[in-house]
Amino acid sequence: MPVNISDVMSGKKIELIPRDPGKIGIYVCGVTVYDRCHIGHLRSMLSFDSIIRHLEYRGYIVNYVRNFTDIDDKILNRAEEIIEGENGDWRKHERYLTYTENEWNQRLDDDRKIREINKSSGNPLALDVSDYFISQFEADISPYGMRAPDVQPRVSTHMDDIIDLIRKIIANGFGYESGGDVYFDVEAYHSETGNYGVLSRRDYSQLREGARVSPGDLKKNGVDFALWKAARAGEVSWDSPWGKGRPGWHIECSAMSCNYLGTSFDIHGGGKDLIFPHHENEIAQSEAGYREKFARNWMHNGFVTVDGVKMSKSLGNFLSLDDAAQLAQPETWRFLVLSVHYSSPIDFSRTRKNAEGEIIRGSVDVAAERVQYFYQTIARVNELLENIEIMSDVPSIKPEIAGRLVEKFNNAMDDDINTAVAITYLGEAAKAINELASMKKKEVRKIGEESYYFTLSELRRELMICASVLGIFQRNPNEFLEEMKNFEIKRRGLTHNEIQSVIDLRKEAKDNRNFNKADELRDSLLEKGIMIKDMPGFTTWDIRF
RNA sequence: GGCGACGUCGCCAAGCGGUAAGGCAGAGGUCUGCAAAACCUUUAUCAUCGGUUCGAUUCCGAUCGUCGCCUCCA
Repeated sequence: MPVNISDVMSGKKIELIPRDPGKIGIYVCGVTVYDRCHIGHLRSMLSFDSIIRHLEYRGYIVNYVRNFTDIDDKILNRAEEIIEGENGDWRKHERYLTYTENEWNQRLDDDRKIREINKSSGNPLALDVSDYFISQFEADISPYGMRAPDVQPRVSTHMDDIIDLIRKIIANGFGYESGGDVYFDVEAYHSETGNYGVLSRRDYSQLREGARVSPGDLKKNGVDFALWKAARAGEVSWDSPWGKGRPGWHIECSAMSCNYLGTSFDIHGGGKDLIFPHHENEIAQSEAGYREKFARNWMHNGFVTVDGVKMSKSLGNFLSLDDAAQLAQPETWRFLVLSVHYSSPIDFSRTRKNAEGEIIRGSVDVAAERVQYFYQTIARVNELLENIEIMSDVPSIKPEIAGRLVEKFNNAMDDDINTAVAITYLGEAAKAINELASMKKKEVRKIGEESYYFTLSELRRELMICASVLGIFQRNPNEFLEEMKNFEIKRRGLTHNEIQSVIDLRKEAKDNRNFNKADELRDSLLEKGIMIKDMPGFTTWDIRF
């Protein structure tokens, strides 16, 4: 069965037909490295990770390109702010109004480190800023186990490609130089192709009316955008036919994607917020310069929302990857992302009480609990199957799922990478495993041990195949569960010793048949998210989300 | 204001023309000193109103509501 994807350009779900049979070239807009990343970036990368993993699982040779925009206005601003120093006027800027104390501490700490690096690097400060945040980015995302891009091009090392593309655009009559800047002539492009605004479903004439040309503007037209910006005094710059300067935003993605994937390639991806103007402008530039259809398919991931509202810096409701690492383990984040279709928004929430005082489980806590459930299930089946010889010529006792799991999973994933549905099939398999695992010996003998163990083994085999495509449940289950316990008690401000001492006190109470006291002690831990479990002959505990 | 998306059980979330997956929470059960885990059973006609169709949650139109983009953003 072919892989179908929702193409944003056509607005339809279509069969993915690669330009070169068996190969997929995909370009995903990466990050602009002027600051630390947030969970919106993480969601985007994890979403595309699942897309790429599935394509590779389906046998495609995937060429994955994800850029770093390391030259940009925001990076230059950051460099200027660092030069101004910790007490500069920049701190009064609107965008810093919502900064918390922690955010300020981190911000100033980063600035200090960059300043230190710059003292001995001999580089322009702006490039040290981007270098620093690229390292930070790599450190922040490494725990998530994502399929690394084949190429991670940077703007600063692709100036020749960018300048070359701008020359082509001008030569073709779609760009003009103005006072050291170069602009894209949207009017010329649209009047020839009628194509401007097609991806974002915007009406060109309205866009044109809406865009004002302010006095002193070097543009012919309000909708025109910069391909090249002349350097201001002191700024890092590159030589070009139009004088010293740097690329405008958008052109780098056109030049780098086409450089690595060809001027017409299979999939272009990124966050939904990039559709306009970034991707619209990329299309215009690329097609104006290379005179060929740019990306053949467009895929965009949805936002992360917090309590239903888009995460944004101005609202002060964004979570950095540092926050993410404090809140939940990498696999929980991955699971949360996979449990929603990539194009839908993910509402991030913590467990809280509603107006009626009822407990509403937060999405992160629910995800963590499910991850725990799956690992416990895998640990359980591993234990059951240890030293068991599996017969293969026996009937399955779970025919609706064992032997069909991979097929169902594939169908869901082939249907626009529907990880949300795919994951529910993993849930069916885990449930079937637990059902079998809960059976008494007598029941097992009744249905036949050979079928019983064969079915368990099949369920585990298929579960692990699917999980590996999704990039989850690859750890040793017992090690993972131990790590999860440590992570969660730390987050709850508890230690193993504290928990053990409550358990000891409770055992004493139980031995004295003082069950009220024993229950009180148990409930005291439960309030802190620790569940005591009485096992045959001993007592243990587990995390409760 | 323009454009776009969405509105499915208390909460989250699939569904893409044939009479509503799954998870969480709730209720009942097996188990247990009581619990917990695990498993079993159980809870919806899909914002509203029209239209197309043999048949619509799925297509079209209108209304209400929510959100996003239109300035930097994954």
